[in-house]
Amino acid sequence: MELSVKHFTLCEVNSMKQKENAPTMKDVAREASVALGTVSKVFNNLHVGEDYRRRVEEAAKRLGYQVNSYARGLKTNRTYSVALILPDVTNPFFSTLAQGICSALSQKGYRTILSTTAYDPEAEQRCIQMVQQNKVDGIIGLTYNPALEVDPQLPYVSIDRYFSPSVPCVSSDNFGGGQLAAGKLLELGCTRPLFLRIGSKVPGESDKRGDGFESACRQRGISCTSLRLCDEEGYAPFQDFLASHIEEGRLAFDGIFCVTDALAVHIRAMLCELGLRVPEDVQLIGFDGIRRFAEDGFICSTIIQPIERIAETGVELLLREDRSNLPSLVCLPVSYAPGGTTKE
Amino acid sequence: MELSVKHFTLCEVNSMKQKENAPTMKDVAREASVALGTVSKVFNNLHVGEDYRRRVEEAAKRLGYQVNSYARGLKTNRTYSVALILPDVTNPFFSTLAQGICSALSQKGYRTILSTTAYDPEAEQRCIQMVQQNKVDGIIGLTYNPALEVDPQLPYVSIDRYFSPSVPCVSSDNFGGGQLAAGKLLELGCTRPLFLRIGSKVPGESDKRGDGFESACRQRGISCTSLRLCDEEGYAPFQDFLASHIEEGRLAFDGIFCVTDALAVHIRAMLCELGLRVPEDVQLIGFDGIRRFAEDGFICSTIIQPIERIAETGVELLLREDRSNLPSLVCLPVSYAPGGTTKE
DNA sequence: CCGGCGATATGAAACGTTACATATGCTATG
DNA sequence: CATAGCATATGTAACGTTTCATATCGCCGG
Repeated sequence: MELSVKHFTLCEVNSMKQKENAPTMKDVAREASVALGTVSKVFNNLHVGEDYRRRVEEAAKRLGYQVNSYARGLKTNRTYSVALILPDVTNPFFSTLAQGICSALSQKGYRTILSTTAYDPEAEQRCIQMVQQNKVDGIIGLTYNPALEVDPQLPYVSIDRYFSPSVPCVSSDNFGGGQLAAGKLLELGCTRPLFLRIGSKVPGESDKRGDGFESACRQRGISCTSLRLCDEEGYAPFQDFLASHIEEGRLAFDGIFCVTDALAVHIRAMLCELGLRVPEDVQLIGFDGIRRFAEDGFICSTIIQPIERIAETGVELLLREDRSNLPSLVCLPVSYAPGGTTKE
Repeated sequence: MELSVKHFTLCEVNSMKQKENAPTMKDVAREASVALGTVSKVFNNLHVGEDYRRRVEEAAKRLGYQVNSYARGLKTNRTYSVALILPDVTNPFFSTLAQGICSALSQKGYRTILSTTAYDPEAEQRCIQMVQQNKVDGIIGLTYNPALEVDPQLPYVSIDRYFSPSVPCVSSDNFGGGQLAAGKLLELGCTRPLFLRIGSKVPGESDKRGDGFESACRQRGISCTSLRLCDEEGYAPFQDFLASHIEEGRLAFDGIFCVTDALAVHIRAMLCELGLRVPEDVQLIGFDGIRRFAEDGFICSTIIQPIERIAETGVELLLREDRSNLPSLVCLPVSYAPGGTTKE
């Protein structure tokens, strides 16, 4: 009886796909003339006599044996897989996050089950349902549904969205980032600041960027204008707003803080069309600082979110052994990076 | 004995995380006064008397029962999960692909296990190893390692990279896209075309873009220049090349085809710095046409890859029941979209 | 009224592991 | 030398499903 599973490189043609079952521990045990339990120990790195271990390892290699995670998971109730629930990996912020989380998890020996929800609260619930059936060891979610039902025994870490003290949330310091942007702009000589926002209808952590900005302006006795739009409205209102605030070729604002870099780039283009120079006439700061953006030639002065650290922190929190004293909110520090749309 | 598992919304504080085991089919069977096998049938939509079905369903709801995918997977050898192996989800092309594949899979009831390899051939092999242990039902891979060893019984679909006739590959028509770009440029009056490429050291499908471009030029009796760089060299050589080909304020080329949109945007910026106008002095066509790019204000004339269709096709091929007559290569048609860097 | 048939429910075996209680072989001790 | 004690291997019983052979039931024809 030949149980060995041959592997082929992708380049080799293999017409003969005969259906031989994958070898099991039982097969390895027989091949190595050893008890089943011993084989198990070897693959769990438990103490086993040196000669036994060698015999088992050789037999396993000969047969091409691989542990069956499903059998193991059934028995141990640990699957070494965690669910990552995101609205949309297409968004550079989310995809950078996904990258970080996925690799942090894999480094710790965990698999990532990716689900995307398209911002749909019901899809979010369906994802939760699905991954719970799939016995994941934990969930990292960037979700919006405030009524999400989750097995309370299952570790859950929320990114960028605070739910309750018992659900750890990690985000960057959005309020602080807003303050930082205001500070920079004023420091660089701006006296008529403007905050521009576009985003989801449901309020989220990123709203605090504007709050921080306004607060910092107020604190310095400077009044600040804000225009906050929802996705549905599109960019057009910004264009109108800017156009209507030009008098004698001069914009009513000389420093603009945009809620994201993507918005900043759009605004920059609008300003350009309106005959305004950046940063001479108007200075512009965005928010995100996604590396990929910059690599793709997409640069503006910005408040950098530490996405990698958010990812790492989320994973660390999720996998922490001692789950008794988890922080309910971890706010990671942001930083300023000039990118040509400010006078440094 | 209370077996019911209560779920909580994320917003509810739940201090009492008492450790009650999740209910099993056995519990449901007992609760419904029905045999184990009957419960199984209900959850597999097999024929069961109407009253029995109702009793089981009610009992299950009462207990909050959920199928344990691991036990099921162990028994059936089908896990309804597939592995998606990508170099890096941060790249907009890959993330759009991931989005499409993930949602196509979830629509068909499959989970996506995401692994990223950072273009490392050894990491690729480790991923394969890992997902095979995890008993996925198939693999969709965008990998570079030509010596990847894979269980030949496991369905594998390669994206954008051809390995052998027995491994289905789906990609967009890169050669045709190159031809299309050449045709457009020449049609729009260009007479001195240039092809610019930067990318991985290992050759891939996307090299055919340049081949198609050159071929189409040659076919029309027009000679074409090419500069092909590797990632390691960075963008600087392009800058030097362009600068050295300006004579009396006039560039030696009047139409440039870039291997990606990202490159096109960089080149555009360089041309701008060199005092050349786009599209008046030089016309520029990129390749990819990623929607997200455009949304982020990142626009150039381009050859659009049908990423969604690539994703759908890949999933369809992977999940196809009849695996006897799989195509070895599916080339999806690309299209041209003006974006301001050409005279339409 | 009985035997047989079709339909449907039942319960045990198996899937490939882990974990635990037991067996085995040694060494050290009185 | 007998044996307690230790270390290590063994084998079996779960884990929660599916599947299949068997049991049960109701119905119809003779």
